[in-house]
Amino acid sequence: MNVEEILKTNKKMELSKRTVIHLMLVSNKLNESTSTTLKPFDVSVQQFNVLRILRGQKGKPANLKTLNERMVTKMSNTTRLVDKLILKGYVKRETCEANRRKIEIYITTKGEKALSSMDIAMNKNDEQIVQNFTEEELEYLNVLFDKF
Amino acid sequence: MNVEEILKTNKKMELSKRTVIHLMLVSNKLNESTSTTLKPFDVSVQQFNVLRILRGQKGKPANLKTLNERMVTKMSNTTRLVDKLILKGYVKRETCEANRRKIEIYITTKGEKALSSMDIAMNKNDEQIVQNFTEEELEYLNVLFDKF
DNA sequence: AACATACATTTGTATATACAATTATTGTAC
DNA sequence: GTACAATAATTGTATATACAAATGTATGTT
Repeated sequence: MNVEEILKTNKKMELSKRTVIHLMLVSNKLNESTSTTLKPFDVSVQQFNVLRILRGQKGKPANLKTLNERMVTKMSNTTRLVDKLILKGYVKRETCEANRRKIEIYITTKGEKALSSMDIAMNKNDEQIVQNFTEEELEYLNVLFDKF
Repeated sequence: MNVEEILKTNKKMELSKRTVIHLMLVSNKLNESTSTTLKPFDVSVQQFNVLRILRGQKGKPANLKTLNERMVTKMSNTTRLVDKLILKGYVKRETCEANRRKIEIYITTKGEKALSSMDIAMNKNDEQIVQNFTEEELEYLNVLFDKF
């Protein structure tokens, strides 16, 4: 994936600009492959992330605010995202009795099962995305990512 | 930006998965700052990219197909994106007389002026995004990006 | 010339997202 | 205890995006 080739430009770019555009190209490629991987399961990347967060709760419920804070990609309307997961039977929603402003969201057994099969596909996808890297390169890449 | 801290997890992740999630977090941060930077100019990131491509044509028109191929973030409906830019007076559209299936899209003088001021803001934004990197780190980061 | 096929763009429609306004509940000051 | 502010979630609405179907134009075959 060479930036200049893709942009069909031959002029030298500022390193900062080149990096930003390069990052956009890489993240776009990532989004495409992730969506494609999840498409057979009929969930979006955000829905998948919500399911992962809920599983991480280990039985403890999560409310909408917590979900929003933990989501990899912030989005403005978690209510409707949860609605979709409820329609699929992957999560359930109850109002919190201690504080009735809050709601409690749980992953269902059906949701956990579905998530397990998504995981297998996603792990494969993750491996494929980083297939050209050595382990040392990946470690260093993660160190560099922390600088953003 | 530490992955485990953000995801509030303490268990060790596969390096491939950690990298993919880390990349999502970084690209999300990038998207946010880019949108914020362009917001005062009332253009989206895609609209900005189209304007940059058209300027790069140096007077030569671009058709929709070319635009779509060169766009950093692919999108499915370039027609309506160009519509918006026409409404703002930043580009003009004519049907190609040699091949009337094609359209020819040009950036206008008004569009070039607007783009110039966006550039200044975006350059500043780019610098800020990579402010914690040394030049060597950035060079290497770009090399690593090519492996995706 | 008539037909099928390929090409470039546009349109229709369903879904997703951003942002603001609203509702319901709780906490706090007086 | 009433009034007001703060919190949590939902709803309304405008815009954006994904995907498929439709339109208009050009090209190749017989």
